[in-house]
Amino acid sequence: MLLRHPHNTEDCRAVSEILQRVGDKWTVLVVGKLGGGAMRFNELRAAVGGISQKMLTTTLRGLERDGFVTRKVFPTIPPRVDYELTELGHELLVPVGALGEWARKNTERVKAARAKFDGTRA
Amino acid sequence: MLLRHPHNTEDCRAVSEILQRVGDKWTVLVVGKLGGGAMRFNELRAAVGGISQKMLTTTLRGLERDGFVTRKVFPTIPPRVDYELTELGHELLVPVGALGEWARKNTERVKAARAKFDGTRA
DNA sequence: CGGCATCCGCTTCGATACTG
DNA sequence: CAGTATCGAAGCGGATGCCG
Repeated sequence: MLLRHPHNTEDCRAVSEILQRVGDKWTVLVVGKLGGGAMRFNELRAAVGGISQKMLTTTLRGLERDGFVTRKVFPTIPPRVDYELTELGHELLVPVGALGEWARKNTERVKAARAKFDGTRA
Repeated sequence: MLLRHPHNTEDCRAVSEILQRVGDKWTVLVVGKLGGGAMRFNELRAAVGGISQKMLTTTLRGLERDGFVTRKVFPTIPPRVDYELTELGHELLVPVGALGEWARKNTERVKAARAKFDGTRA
């Protein structure tokens, strides 16, 4: 074998689970935006763009549960809630960022492959 | 800013798309198994374990379309079909493997965070 | 052996309306 | 401002049966 990839069952299952966790429609967008520092709910909503309140709430609750973000409530009127990446959240951003860079570099190759595939069976 | 993460909108969208593509239930498992070399349909099915015919077909078609795997048909009786990772597929395995290693190392931290979160609001 | 067609339940996501 | 509650559409994924 020329390239050694960790493709044993155990590892693959771990990847699969984390990818499904992080592979929903909004999670990485939210985590990505929070990478720049703490943000308020609607601030985050505007930054991400196109996300409904429901989905932002759901996404943030999930991230909070898994220990990727912290939620700080200021009991003021009007209320203010700050979300911030935890240490774990920042660490997650490293491999996710690497995957993101790969994605950015190779979107054209994927698009080309798609065009070819769709074309040959048109 | 202490840590420089690429969290601009463009990059995040790219990550999001590729993660949704690869973040379905079976894709990484299949790609992972194919990392060891070409495999036949039912061989792959057995190796992955728990996947239905339909989902394996769907997953493989998607991977083929995006240029991650090749499909080679031997017109014999009974038919034989080999699937193999392309160069692009092997390259994808690198950042995905990194994320996988991260996942393997940090599952305990996530589980602990979950237990704590679920416990405090029981 | 390696599919495709069909049905069907579950989850995901969005839109809308209401609350503290 | 930052949610919660409810509804409905769409898509994913499993089970089954048929085919070349």
